[in-house]
Amino acid sequence: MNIGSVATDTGLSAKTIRYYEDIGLVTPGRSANGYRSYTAAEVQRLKFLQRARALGFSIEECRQLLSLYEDKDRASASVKAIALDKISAIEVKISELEGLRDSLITMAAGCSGNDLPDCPIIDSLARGSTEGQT
Amino acid sequence: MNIGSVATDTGLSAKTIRYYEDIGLVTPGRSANGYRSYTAAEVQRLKFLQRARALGFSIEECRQLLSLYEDKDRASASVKAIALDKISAIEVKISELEGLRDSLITMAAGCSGNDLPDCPIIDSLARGSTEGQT
DNA sequence: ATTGACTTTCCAGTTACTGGAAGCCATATA
DNA sequence: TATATGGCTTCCAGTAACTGGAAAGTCAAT
Repeated sequence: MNIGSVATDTGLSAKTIRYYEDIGLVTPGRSANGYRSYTAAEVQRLKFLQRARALGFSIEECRQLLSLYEDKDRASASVKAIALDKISAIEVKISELEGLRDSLITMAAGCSGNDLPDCPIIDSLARGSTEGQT
Repeated sequence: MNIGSVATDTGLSAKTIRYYEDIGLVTPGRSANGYRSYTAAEVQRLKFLQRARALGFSIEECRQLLSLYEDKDRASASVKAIALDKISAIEVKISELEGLRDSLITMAAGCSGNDLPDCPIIDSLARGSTEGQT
């Protein structure tokens, strides 16, 4: 299977698939004309990568997951540990973003949003507070 | 004021402050010895940047905010628009992360996490589903 | 004179791709 | 047969926002 069809099948771009080859994730053979030629197993690996990336796993985490995926004797605990770590990291990130959002909402709520220059958002950025000014 | 003291004052690293100069955000003069020399206004700009960055504004958004900050006649509406856009973008990001987290939680919940090779997390990555397998 | 802290510039690396150029390959049509 | 189109190849560069490190100049104190 050529790279274009693989791209369609996996939902990855051809560029991305070549990139994954560069970093050693999936290394297909070549046809007589020099084109990359993917086996069903390689396409499967790429689909696995696409899903894991979409779930927010980093490339390095994907590399680990792939090796666990192909190791039929690994413990499920080693996979679960990676997933739980990722869940915690995502929850930290969500909290941070909620904090940012709330600060911005507080600032925006104090701002009339009219054509006057008076703006509590700028004021709090300048003064270093999220509270309304006095 | 030399770059080291400015770094301490603003909470930015010296590296970052030089980087902000490279991209034209704050361009200090130089002392006779060639060291960067920051005025109070420049330090203030850097503090403004530090806060805006910490709130998740991109460098380009910071550039806009800085120019609004220094334009005493701008309408508060133009600042508020940027803040509201940012709030929306953050909320989109939060929703995405919540979706990822929930998928991962679903997958992890089905995984016994023992030393057996059977692992629903790997299975769903391989099969492309977030549901438990049949 | 020497030590140590601070500063300078410059180059490279990070993450995970994406865009673009130049050129070969394959197929279909005129 | 010529050519047009589209897919494929490699390689180089750029993205965002820094960070790390090397080599060398400067300053203050001992």
